[in-house]
Amino acid sequence: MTQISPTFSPLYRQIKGLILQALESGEWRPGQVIPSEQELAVRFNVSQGTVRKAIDEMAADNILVRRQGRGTYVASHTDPRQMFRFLRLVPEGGELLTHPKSIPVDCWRAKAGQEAARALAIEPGAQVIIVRRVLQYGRRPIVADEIYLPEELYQGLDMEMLQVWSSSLYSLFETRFGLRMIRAQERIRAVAADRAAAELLQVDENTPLLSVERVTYTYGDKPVEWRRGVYSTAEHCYLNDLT
Amino acid sequence: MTQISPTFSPLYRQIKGLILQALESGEWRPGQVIPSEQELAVRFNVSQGTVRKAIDEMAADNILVRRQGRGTYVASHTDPRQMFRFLRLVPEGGELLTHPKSIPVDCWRAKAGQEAARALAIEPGAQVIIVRRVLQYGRRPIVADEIYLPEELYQGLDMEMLQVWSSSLYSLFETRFGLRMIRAQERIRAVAADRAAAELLQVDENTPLLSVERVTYTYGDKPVEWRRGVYSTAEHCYLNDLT
DNA sequence: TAGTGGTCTAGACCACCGT
DNA sequence: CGGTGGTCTAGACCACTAA
Repeated sequence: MTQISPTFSPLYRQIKGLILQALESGEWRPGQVIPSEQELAVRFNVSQGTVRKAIDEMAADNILVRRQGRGTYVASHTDPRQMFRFLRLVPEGGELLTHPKSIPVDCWRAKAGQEAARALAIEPGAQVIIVRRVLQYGRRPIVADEIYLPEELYQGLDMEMLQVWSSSLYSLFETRFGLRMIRAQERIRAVAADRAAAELLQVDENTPLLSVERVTYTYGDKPVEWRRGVYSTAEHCYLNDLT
Repeated sequence: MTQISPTFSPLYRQIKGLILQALESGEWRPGQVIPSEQELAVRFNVSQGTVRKAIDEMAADNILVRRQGRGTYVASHTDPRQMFRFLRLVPEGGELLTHPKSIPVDCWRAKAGQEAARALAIEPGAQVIIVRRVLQYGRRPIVADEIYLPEELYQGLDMEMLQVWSSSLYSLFETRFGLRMIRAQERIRAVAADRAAAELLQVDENTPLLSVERVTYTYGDKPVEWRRGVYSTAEHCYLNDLT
């Protein structure tokens, strides 16, 4: 009489799925409050405790943010604390003091090559937008990036938009294209600066640099951004907490 | 009549503290079962739910491991799944297939320099043990490390012990010196291979390498290991998940 | 003061494990 | 089968926020 359950999923996970669906559908937008636990409990016909457990997990996933006494909010890259959530590069010795600044260098359309297509899970030859930019800490260029975006999801993105937008790229993507970056994966290697990188970062050719490749995912583990860049680590370092 | 609480700490956190104390005191050793939630609830005179929440946090911290139907265990670096928990270097393209192998090269005692003393929060000039070793993936040397350990905590560590111990260093430290590594922090830069590194890793001098500096902490955020090493990233990369 | 999330409890039942 | 952790519920009270 016991239940055979190869696909057993507890109630709170199903609730989590329903809340995720509502988020994907845009029912509640980044930065906004979602309904109270009590309201959601009524809506989904479960107890408040079950909703709570679903929300707990989503808060741990950085998808929702709890604020005691106020409510539960949809996480947003517009929030200054989330703005550089994925950036691990910090000035030598200390934590991050002042926010780096993104300087767009170039922006064009092209067909996706093998690598970009694989990283973004799109057809080779599909249209992509490529953004080249530099990240400055203070007045020093520290990061030189090339960012590959599936054109389909970023229609209308151009140099002007990049120049006008003074804060982080992800807050632009979220605001203009409704894209929520949930998680990312980076692959890091050491490389020698080629001429182009040396010029952008104002270092000598062949200076050792960090090569950082990042794939960023939205809901449902869908990749929506691929970037490859080089980091100058003369006065900065990549800081990683292992837990 | 309401409580003024500048130091308010919920019950379950106090319970967490008590369980941590018991762990530090060695009441339950790595790999062993701790008492059931019900037993702990009786012992600490709280409800099972409160104990559960304390254990939930400690499981999230990788200090305890829950096993349904069996009990809750003290996490151990002897467990194959935890053995290389802090190692982020993986073969190009894929995840980790076969475990790397640690080859000790040298081991000696010295006085802590400025850097080591600061990293380990000990007095400059205090006695430290320095271990030099190489990590091999298959037959290739990929990592060359220098590991600094406060002598006080690792009394009796020598080359023979390092050579006899075939598995990971942390499982040795745990088993022989009762040291549980809880978390670590790494600082990563790009450097050019010097002659010594080039020789150990069998690469050309000036090859770009990852420079990785790690401080490892035990209970109470006490640093108990400092290591600095270089990683060859020709066929491997440092893989980091951002969440 | 009303409403939100945060804590704590008690009890019922389920899924999993070893014997 | 008995014991463990895992889920779900219901209700009481606390801490925080905003109006």
